[in-house]
Parts: sequence; structure tokens; C-alpha cells
Amino acid sequence: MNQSIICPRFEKAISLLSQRWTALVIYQLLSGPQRFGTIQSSIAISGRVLSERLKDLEQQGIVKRDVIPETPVRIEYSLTEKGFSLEPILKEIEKWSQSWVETERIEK
Amino acid sequence: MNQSIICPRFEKAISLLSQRWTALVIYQLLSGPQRFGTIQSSIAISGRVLSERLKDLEQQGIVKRDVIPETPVRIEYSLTEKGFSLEPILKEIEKWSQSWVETERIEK
DNA sequence: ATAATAACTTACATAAAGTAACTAAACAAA
DNA sequence: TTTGTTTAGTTACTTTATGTAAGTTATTAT
Repeated sequence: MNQSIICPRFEKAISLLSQRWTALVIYQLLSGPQRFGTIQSSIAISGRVLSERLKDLEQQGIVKRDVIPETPVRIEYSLTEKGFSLEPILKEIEKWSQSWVETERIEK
Repeated sequence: MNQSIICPRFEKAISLLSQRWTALVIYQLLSGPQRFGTIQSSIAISGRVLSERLKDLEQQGIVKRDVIPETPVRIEYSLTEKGFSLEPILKEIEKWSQSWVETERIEK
């Protein structure tokens, strides 16, 4: 048996990025701070899950949540340094998708 | 609303890589052709899901399945060119994990 | 004939995600 | 003062995905 143990850091990174929507939320925030509703309408995520993901990401130090006392109150989500450090990964995925993913007309 | 539409190719790539275990299966195959049981024991995936993933990946042209008529019959899974082209993404994730993921002693 | 092994598959249980209605806070309008 | 708006969520319930463990098929060994 090829028991080449996979590095736990790598596994942890993979499990972060394999969570549904997580990569898209981060990608979306790469273009600047955004509020809940904006993120939600830019990707097809439900409020229930977006709320969950943002809490996770905040706790992992990838996203920062700022309350802006305007009226009505605005809440802005943005990437931390750790969050921005994921950019090269997302750019690689983007690059790959340009060369290897075909667009289909009738897509589920 | 910031309706910056996300590129469908990119979304498709993300949804591929966000499927649980998919990235790890590909990562595992980067080190060479492997059989079902080897993949299964190298990561914590269940047979049920591994079987499902391999079929998906084969259908997407990322993995190739070869029947080797030894005795008992051996089935080898390997990456296609498209599969290998994902390597830079996985290497970026690996790199990121080295700088940003801390190992914890007591991990779930 | 019986047993062993690899590669799955099936049936059932649990966890994650989707849906839609609801809540709280902070005003604005009537 | 009551009614309504908007944002940012939360809650209850349904559907889908994944985990678990037992079963199947094929091929060879005993």
C-alpha cells in the first residue's frame, strides 16, 4: 500500500477550499470590500450558508467584518492579509479554466 | 448591486475542485498511476464516494481507467494530460498551506 | 467445493445545503 | 403612534451529499 501520508497543512487547506462556495466568496472579495447582500447576489449562495461561511472565514482570519454606523447600519466584509494571500491560487484556477474548460450552451 | 458576473468557465472549475475529495484524489494521482484500494487508503474517502468521483473524473477527461489483465485483474487509475494540467493549482495550494496554515496538536 | 482478494454496489443513516418565511434594528412616512 | 422599508441575518423544514457497513462479481488459490 502506498501509504505516502499527505501533509496535514495541505489537507487543511484543501478542506477549506473544498467547502462549497468558500472559494467563490473569497474570489468575490478580491475585488474589494462588500456587504452581505452584494456577495449573495453575485454568486448563487443562499443566505443561510453565506452567513455560515462568513463566520467560518472570519474565525479563520481570512475575512474581516466591519460594522459601519451609517443609517441603516452597513456591514462590510473584506479580506485580511491571509485572505489576499489566496489570490495566486484563485488566479491559477482561473488560468486553468481558460485553457481546459469548455463552455457548453445547454448547461444544467 | 455589484453584478460583476463571474466567468462560467471559472465557476465550473471551482465547482469541480470544490467537490469533496476531488482535489485530493487528483493530488494523489500526481505521484503516478494507482489502483482503487491504494487511493482509498491514502485518503479517508469511502469506497462509495471514491467510485463516484472516479467515474466523474473519467467522464470529464481528467482521469483514465485501465484494466490490466493480470491475475487477479488490476485496475489502474491515472491522470490524463488534462488531469496533470491541474498540478500548478495544487502546488499553489501546497505552497499557501506551508505559509498560512498552522498545525494544531489537538485537531478534530 | 471453499476460501480469498480486488473492485465495486446497495441499502440505510447522518450531515450539509437549499428554500422560504420570519426577526431585529434603525429609521421614514402617514 | 402605527405602518412600512431596508439590511443582515436566523429558523424550521426539505432535499441532496456523504458515511457506513454489508453484499456482489470475477478470478484464482487451497
